[in-house]
Amino acid sequence: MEQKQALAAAISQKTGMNQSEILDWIEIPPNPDLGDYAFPCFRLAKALRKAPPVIAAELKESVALPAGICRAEVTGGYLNFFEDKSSFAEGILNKILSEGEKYGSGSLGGGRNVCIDYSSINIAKPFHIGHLSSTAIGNSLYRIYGFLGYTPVGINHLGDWGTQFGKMIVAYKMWGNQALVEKESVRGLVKLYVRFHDEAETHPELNDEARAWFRKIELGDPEALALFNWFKEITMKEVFNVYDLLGVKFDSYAGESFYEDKMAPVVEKMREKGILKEDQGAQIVDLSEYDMPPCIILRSDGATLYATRDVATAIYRKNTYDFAKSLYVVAYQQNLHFRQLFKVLELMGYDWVKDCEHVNFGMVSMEEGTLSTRHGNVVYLEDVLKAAMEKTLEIIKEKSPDLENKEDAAKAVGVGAVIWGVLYNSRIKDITFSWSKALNFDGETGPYVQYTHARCCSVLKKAGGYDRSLVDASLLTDAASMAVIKAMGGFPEAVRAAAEKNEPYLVARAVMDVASTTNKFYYDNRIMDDDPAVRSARLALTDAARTVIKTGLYLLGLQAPERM
RNA sequence: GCGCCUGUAGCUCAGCAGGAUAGAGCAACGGCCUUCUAAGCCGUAGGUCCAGGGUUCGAAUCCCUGCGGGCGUGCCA
Repeated sequence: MEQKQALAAAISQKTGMNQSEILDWIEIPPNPDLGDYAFPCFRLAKALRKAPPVIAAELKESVALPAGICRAEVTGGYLNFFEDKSSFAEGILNKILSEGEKYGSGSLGGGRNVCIDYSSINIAKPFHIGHLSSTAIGNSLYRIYGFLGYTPVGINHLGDWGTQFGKMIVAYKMWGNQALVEKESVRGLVKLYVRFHDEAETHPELNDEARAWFRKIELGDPEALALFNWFKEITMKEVFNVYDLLGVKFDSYAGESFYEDKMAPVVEKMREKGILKEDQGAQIVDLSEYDMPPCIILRSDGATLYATRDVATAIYRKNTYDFAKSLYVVAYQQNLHFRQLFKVLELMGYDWVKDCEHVNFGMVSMEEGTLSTRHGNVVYLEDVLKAAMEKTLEIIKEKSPDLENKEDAAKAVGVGAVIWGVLYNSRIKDITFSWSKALNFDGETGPYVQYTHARCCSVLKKAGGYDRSLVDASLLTDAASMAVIKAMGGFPEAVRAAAEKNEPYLVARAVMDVASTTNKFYYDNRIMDDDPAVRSARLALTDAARTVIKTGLYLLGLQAPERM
């Protein structure tokens, strides 16, 4: 990075062009044989009235090479610069070995809060694979922001309010019983929910009963409240098992019910601002001049809606956490909703709405079609994680029969495979869930990266340490070693970009780059070389790779077992 | 209908603030374990970058049009 700056300065001096513009032009050649940095001369051709190769040749003669750049070469219209390999390798290696697992971290955040709304499960509904994206992306962002010096606030905005709880009570009272629900837990509740919808098809009066029961919850009727809280308890207990498996934590579980008494003042404020108006009996904020349908704040029967609650939630979060950023990790299905929400906040005069962002992601479906609780077309996340762990355990038994605590490793790797699957691609891509893909551990997968880490650990352990003062980076200038060094050198920038774009996959790709180059290095070079100097240098590189991979896995929410 | 997103190898995807022969993985085929974990490494094969225009010295990348797919489109969340 600094070298790029220095190069830009040197070129700018000779061409008289703006230095930051030159910096923009400098690129990394597609092939390391061509050089480490390239300056394309095409754009200068018009102004200088010369052919690009001629310009490149002239620059080659006149530009003073900054420290660390050992030579320049003309290839076509490009002037390519070559880095001094050993000083480059030494720089990266020293930085990683001295910073350890802090390598790539920063103080960008200055301790400021970042609210991250993710996972946000519904009570009495299955915790299924459709919730994995939000959970995994949010958790990763939580760690990435923390790593960059922010104080992340993880919020699980529980779906714990609404007429569906009236339906649950009706269904429970008609067809359920305590023993059954305790035995079958959420799945038992879901069965009741599905049955309710089936029966309501032919007996619509059930819906009236459901509304009446929900009304009782609102009014604090003891029986209704007791059942409601019980459903919530059962769900949370089961959901915590999954969060434990995933290694996911939250700082707040303030959900829909929490905001029930916080909406009235917000509606009042909208009225004061004069942005609320009646339309077809409902209270709306007209957004037609922003090319959006109106945002409905109060239904014609006076009830609040999703949007009402989200406005109140956003304001509450600002007042409570004074966030520097407030992220909503929610599927792109709700794009319009968030555009409306942010616009309403803006119209209310909250300038901090600029710090709110909808971190959207693609839909999860199954090969058979859309996920649907009501039609029983669901795959429970817990089942996927368990299957992954079981398969992993089988592989470990086969490949590492001596390994102690096989279950721990199986958990780390099995769960890691599932999480990796949703974090390796950009958020916006839709995902069609398939068991064979979820349970594939070959190639660009979490287990591959974890495996690389375990191999590094294993070699370092066998070596029993190395003397850092003996490390001579000039022994690491072969192509395979340099590829690892370069990959590791790019890691910090990838972390920053991931935060800036709220895209964990950028970290995943960077870690994969380190892992795959490390595997190649491992194959090409015998680390435990007879020559002590060579051995130390390679052990240092292995140590650095191990460190960066571990950090990368952590930032994605994966464990880095030392053996597997 | 309108709006947003998306279309790159058989499949899943990188690459898209324009640049040098379009990259990975999976699947297929062929090699490599008496050397540090073969969940690995190497090789072969596989592409009109949806189509057509335009801008540019240069377009997978930017603009326009069309086509395919997804999502959304006022009282669910």
